[in-house]
Amino acid sequence: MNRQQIADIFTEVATFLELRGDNPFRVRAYANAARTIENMPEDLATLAAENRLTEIKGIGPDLAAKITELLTTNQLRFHAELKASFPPGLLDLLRIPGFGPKKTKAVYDQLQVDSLEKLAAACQAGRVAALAGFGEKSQQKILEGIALLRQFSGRHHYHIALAAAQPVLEALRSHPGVLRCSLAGSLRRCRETIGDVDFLVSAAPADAAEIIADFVSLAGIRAVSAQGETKASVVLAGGIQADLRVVTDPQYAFALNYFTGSKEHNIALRSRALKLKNLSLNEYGFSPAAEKEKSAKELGSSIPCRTEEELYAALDLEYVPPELREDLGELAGTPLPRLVTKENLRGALHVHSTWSDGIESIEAMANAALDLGLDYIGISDHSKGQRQANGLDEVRLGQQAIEIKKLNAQFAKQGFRIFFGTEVDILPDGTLDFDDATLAKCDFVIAAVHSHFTLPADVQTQRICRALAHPLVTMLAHPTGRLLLEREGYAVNMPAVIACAAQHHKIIEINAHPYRLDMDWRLWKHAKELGVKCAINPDAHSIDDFQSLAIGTAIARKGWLEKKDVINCLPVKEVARILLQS
DNA sequence: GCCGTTTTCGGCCCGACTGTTTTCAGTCG
Repeated sequence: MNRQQIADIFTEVATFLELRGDNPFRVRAYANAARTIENMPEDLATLAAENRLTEIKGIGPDLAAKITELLTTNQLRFHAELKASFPPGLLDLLRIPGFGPKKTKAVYDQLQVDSLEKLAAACQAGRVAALAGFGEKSQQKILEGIALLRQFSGRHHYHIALAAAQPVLEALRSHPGVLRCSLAGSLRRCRETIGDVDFLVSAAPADAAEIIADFVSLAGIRAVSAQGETKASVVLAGGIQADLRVVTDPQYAFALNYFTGSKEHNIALRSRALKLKNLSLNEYGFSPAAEKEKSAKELGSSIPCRTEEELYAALDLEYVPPELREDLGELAGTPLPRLVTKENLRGALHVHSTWSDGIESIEAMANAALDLGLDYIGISDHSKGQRQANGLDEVRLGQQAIEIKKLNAQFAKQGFRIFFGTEVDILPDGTLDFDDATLAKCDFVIAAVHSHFTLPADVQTQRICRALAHPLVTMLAHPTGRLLLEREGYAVNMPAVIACAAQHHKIIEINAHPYRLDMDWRLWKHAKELGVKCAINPDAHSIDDFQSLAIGTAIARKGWLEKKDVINCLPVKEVARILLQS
């Protein structure tokens, strides 16, 4: 049983305990343990064998024993008992917005409702409104929530949420009453998927109502779910939930920090404020812990901070970029990385052309890259196995080499270079779609899985690792296949692939293409720790695809990556040296 | 269920909004 499976079981235990009305701190202990296990780079089985599980923060004797039970028997009796005590469809009810464990328990106990279908039916029959604590309005909201759930999966890709948020942010910014405004929440933290979009605005209290009224009536707003004096929630077109908070300008830095999260980062920060300075921290400011009733909201912050930088400084901390705010070591006191930016990128090393399935010529792609300020691209069209993508055989690859040579002579005066590469198929047994003599003619070789996605994870891992061990392979493309929300990826043991890349000094690609964003940022943090270099690549099939490099750097920052960790942040001469020697 | 430079028990982050209520519980972030 791997770490993800163990984490999933602990998460379910936390949910069941919550449904049962158990001690909330016990619930949190399981939820925190799940998160910790999910994110730790060390091998659980090794730690268990050495009796060192309790050295992990948040794992005590009880949870250590439960981890050991899971590792040795592949199941957890406690979990099985809990699970057996609830019907299988009950957890679905928790996905309804505004519908939590207490309400779930109420409809289950009093109406025997244990699925979304039964809940919808009960609402339509008016039986939910009749329950104590429920009413007509909540019944209606439940029905709307179920409808929304059915229509949208609940989370959205980073680039889609960003596209939906930007016009709203512009509208807020142009409002005369708005002093400062920003994105917040998971979108500001650059997570690959976004639950809802958060906006924060500072304004004079007298202007708040008008700003909120204008926000909820913006074009493209599909529904208003809540509207108060300082806060409103709406559903944007496309079904994305969005929240706006309005605060005064002195509160802005505190509110921005608070609403950016993550929840775990906030808890850690508040604990630190209490422990270190005896100060209570909320979205309005710091206040002495003893004077809780006279909060920062009424008195103002006991330490005024105009910016988040000042807020962190007040807690003797270096500024933590939003991308790192996950309570994964960013408050440990060690110097934080200087995160990679889009401006750091010097080239792109995964570019297709009309030679295979791209829609532009090599020359057009090179010109587009040059216009963006890049110094080089690497052409990597598909190999012969990709027939549907018009993959190149050995003969056409040779012809392409001649064209690239000609183009390089032409581009040399602009200081631009085209590297000649291939995106060679990894065959089912882990061998490659070209022989060594052919591969040796390329400047660089990207290996990629494009078939047999359904192999068992250990077989898939062996297949990829065999390809990575090939001396002529430079880089692994889209390491987990396709995507998070579509679930079109392939099962693979990524820690093992990362370890393999570290052993053979191979590069792993962060595929920046919005629809092919590949890898969990936690794994990038792990890769960085092992010294594995990455390439932020657009997997460009058209000129527009270069725009997606910004998304790639967002994911890289999320994984704590710096310039030195990203191969295509290097100047062309150094990249040439690295590619040509391998 | 975990944790400890107030350490083996008694804490565990904090506030807004909603819908149901005559003062609050539930949910969310």
